[in-house]
Parts: sequence; structure tokens; C-alpha cells
Amino acid sequence: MIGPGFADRIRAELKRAALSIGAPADVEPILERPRDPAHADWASNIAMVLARPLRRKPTEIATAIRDSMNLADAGVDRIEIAGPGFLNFRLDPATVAETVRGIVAENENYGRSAAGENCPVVVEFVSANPTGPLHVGHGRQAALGDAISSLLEWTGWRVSREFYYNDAGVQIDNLELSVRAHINSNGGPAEIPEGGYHGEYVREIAVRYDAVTGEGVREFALRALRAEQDLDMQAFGVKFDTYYLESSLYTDGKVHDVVDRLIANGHTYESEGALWLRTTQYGDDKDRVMRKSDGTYTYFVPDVAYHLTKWQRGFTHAINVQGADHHGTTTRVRAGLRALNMGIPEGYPQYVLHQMVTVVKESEEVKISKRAGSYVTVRDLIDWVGRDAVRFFFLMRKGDSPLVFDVDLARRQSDENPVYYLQMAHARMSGIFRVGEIDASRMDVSSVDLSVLAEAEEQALIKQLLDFPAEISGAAAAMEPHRITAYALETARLAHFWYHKHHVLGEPEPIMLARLALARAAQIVIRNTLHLLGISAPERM
RNA sequence: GCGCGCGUAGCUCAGUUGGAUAGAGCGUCGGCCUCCGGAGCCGAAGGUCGUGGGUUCGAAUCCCGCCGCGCGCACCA
Repeated sequence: MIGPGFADRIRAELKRAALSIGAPADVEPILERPRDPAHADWASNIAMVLARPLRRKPTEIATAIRDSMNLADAGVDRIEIAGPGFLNFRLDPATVAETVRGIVAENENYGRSAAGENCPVVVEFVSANPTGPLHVGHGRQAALGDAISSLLEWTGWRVSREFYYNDAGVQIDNLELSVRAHINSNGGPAEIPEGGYHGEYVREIAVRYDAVTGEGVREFALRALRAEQDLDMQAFGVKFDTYYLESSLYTDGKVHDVVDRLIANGHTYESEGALWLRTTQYGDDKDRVMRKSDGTYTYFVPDVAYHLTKWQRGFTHAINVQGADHHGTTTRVRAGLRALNMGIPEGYPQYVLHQMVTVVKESEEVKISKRAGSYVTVRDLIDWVGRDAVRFFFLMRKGDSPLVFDVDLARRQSDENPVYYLQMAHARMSGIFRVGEIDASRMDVSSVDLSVLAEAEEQALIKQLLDFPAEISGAAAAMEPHRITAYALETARLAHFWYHKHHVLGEPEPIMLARLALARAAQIVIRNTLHLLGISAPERM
């Protein structure tokens, strides 16, 4: 560990100093990177925090702490006191430069940590009904779910990516009826029933259906659409570890078991010919119907059964990535799980909800596609701008805010396009090695004198590279991949700055060797961010 | 009406879980540059962080009210 290494040393020495001036024994100094790098490399607000318990002025405390700190033990060059009582720590440029060696050595593992302790977690995403091609909302989910999964893997969790097919229920009935309508119309205009599906794909399925095989229309349609969705995800580069079929919950009797258990636990009642669950006992604003008056179950019962299987399969942590339009279901699923009295905690599963996606092309919103009819598909986006751009654009914004997908920007081959800018930074670093005819992957930096990396752009770039592990763990803990896209762009920016200002090849050998090491470190970090986000890192463009 | 989310520069958005003078990209204006790899670099203008209160050493961030936008409020998923 390189980045936190500094912080740990400073923190330990800071704590020792704080205790020596009478701080409470349980004091835990907080270190942070100041927003403005001109202030310091690392900063602590400990003096302000201690002001109250010690009944002294923050600046006074800060001075006392500074005076009792050992610079060498903390590994810092300078300590300053600023503002209301910040302790600002500055690192020696040669110390900073030295860290490049570690980044190059760790290579593809740089940024990983073990915080998750190999704990199993299931991340469920996309989970579309097999009733049509995947739409852009599913695309956002796929990008988010896959990136969150990667973040968790990078921080030491054992991740299982899961796709839940809602292949039961009324919507599947409607799909079957829609396909049958086309079959019956014999190529003529079909009478699609109320609630049915109108896309071109429905007609295609009807045309391809062959009654002679003995396979039912319903099974054939489901199989075709699942295959199509699988291809969409494959084109997007997303791989699932498991697929779970809603229908299996019925055939395995799991839905019945859940209902029986809920009844046995006394959380249900009959009313108006239906069976209700008292979800209001668990924070819902009204009780929910479990079994309709026609004897079938509402969707949330298999949902509860499904999430129970996650728990029983050993996933003590479960994360669901869904559109915000499903927000209403979270409370009742959790309520159902708790009503089982099986020790499933209140916040299980965790939800990551995202807002809607609108697609804009030539300044106009695109709402329809030929294949799907009333919506734009993930496949359309991939065809228009490529997988990398689709992924990046979906991850650029935090899930809480609606996303406008600018197709024209995404396909532009210039710096205005963030994906291009980012990949170009990687290509540039790679270009240095190509032109210099150096095999970067075999580069030995163990005996290079890195202390010559003292230029402002070099120090800024290195410090940025050092932030990478902390960025990963922060983004993983918050389940916010957009932090990584922002970090990647900033890293690319600093790499571009450095590249424009300073030459590598053709410099005197000591400088060239050190700069080659830095170019390699930058290449590694940019490549790692790209790979983590599921985006390719081209060597040339 | 109730619940959830969001209001930050002209536009698109960040803001490290309460820290220092609120940032970036695009756009606008002024000036350089043509270099391993493609118009890049430097500087400037631009903000009552929707609004009114509260909490404290300190608030864009936490709490309450109000305004505006989105989503949800099914015996659909």
C-alpha cells in the first residue's frame, strides 16, 4: 500500500503527539487531502476537534501538537498551521517521487485492498422481464451494476453478479398473447391485445416460431428474448455469474413456503377475498396484498422468496441496482423478509436506485426505435457510439440525477468527448514506449533515481496517482462509480499537462529513465481505472 | 395529498460523508504555441450554492418550513 502509507505514518505520529499534550485516549486523528492542493499534501482538523474537550483554542492546540511531533517519524517535510487551526503536512518532493516505484511494481494490482475480507455479496442488476430488448435504463443499470461489482472486487469482496428473470406473471401472458396475435394474422396487421407488446421483435418471433417442434409459443418467445438480452449484455461486455428464474420459485415450491411461513408467523390476514401482509408493521404506509382474489400471487411474494434464497445461499450482503421507478417496492420486500422472522436484517437488501435516461441526438430527444417500438435499446446506443462510450457516459453521472445521453458528443473523436480524452491519455503514455521501443511491461525501475521528478506537473501527477487506492475504497463504500470516472478524467488531465510540458525521450538519461517510470505509473493507473469501469485501454488511437 | 430524489457559473455537472478563498469541462473574451502523437497552453470574466429559519468554532453538505422539477403511491413488475 502506497497512498495510505503516508497517511498512516502521519496519523500514528499525530496521535502520539496529541496524547502527549493530554488528548483523550480514544482520539482518532482524521487526515484528508485538502481540496486546494496549495494548502497541503495532507491536513488534519484534530486541533479543532480537541478544542472542546481540552478547553483550549484550536490554534494553541495545533501549535502544541506540531511542536511535539517528530518530522522524520511522520515522514513529512514540513508542518504548518493555517486557517482556524488546521495542521498542514507537506511531503518532501523526493519522498513523493519515490512512490512511483511502488506503483510500477504493483502494476495491475495497484489500487486493490482487502477491506471486504472475502465476504460474499450478490449484486443484482438489469433483471429485465423477458418481454423485449433491453432499453437504455437497463443499460445504465448494467453499467452501474457491473462497475459497483468491480469496485467491490477491488476492495476485497467476493462478488456474484446476478440477473433475475421475471419470467412469470401477467406480463409474460401478454407477451404470449402478442406473439399469438401475429401468428394468427398470418403476416397481416395483427390485433395486439390490451397491455401487449408492439415492437417489431414480436412479429419476428412469430415468424420464426415453428409449431412442428412441439415447443409452446410462450416457451419459444421467452427463450428467444432471453437469448436476445444475453446477446445485448454480451455486446456490452457484462458477464453474469448466475441467472435466477422467477418461474423456478414456483416450481420449487419456494413461493408457497414463504406464504406458509408468513401465515404461520401471524403477520397476515384475509380481507376482501385476498390475503394481506401487515407490512405496516415494518414501516410501509399500507398493508399489501399477497394473494389476489383470483388465487394468484402479487409480484412481491416471489420477490420475497427470491431474496430469501439470496440470504440462504450465504449472501449476508445483497445489493440491488434498479430504476428509481421501482422505489415503492423496496419497503415491502424488506418488510416481507423481516416478517419471516429468520434474522434477516432491516436494511437487507441494499438498494442503489438510479434516475431515468433520455437519449439526445442532433439536439432532439430520441424516443423510439424500429425494433422495440416505443423505446431506444441498449443495442442502438452500442451501435451508434460503441461499447466504451456507452459505459463511460452511463457512469459519468451519479445515479441520483437524471442522465442525458448525448449521442453526438459520445461519438466525437476529439477532446470534447471525455471518453476520447481519457483513452487518449492512455494511448499517449503507451506511445512514449512505442516510439522509444521500450517494453513497458518489462521495465525495471528498481534502481532508477526518481528524485529528479521534481517539476510541478510531475509532483501534481504523482500525488494524483497516489490518491487512486483511496478513491477506489471511497467509491466502493458509497457504491458510486461516478467518482472513478471523475477521478480518471482528472488523472488524464494531469497526464496530458505533464506530457505537453515535459519531454521524455531524448532527455538526458537520468531524467529520461525517471520520466519513463512516471509515464509507466500514469499508464498503469489510467488503465486500471478504465478496466475497472469495463472500458478498453487502447495503446494507440 | 403522501413518500422518495433533485435544485450549485450561460450550459452539462463535481464537491472526498461538517472544513480553509465553492471547482472542472464546454461556451465567451484576451494572449501565446505548432512540440514523442492530432488545437494544445496561459490568463480573465462569470455564484445571495432554489428560498427562509435552525443546529456549532465552521453548513452547498445535517434538521424544519416554503417554492420549482422528476419518479412512485395497483389485487402490474
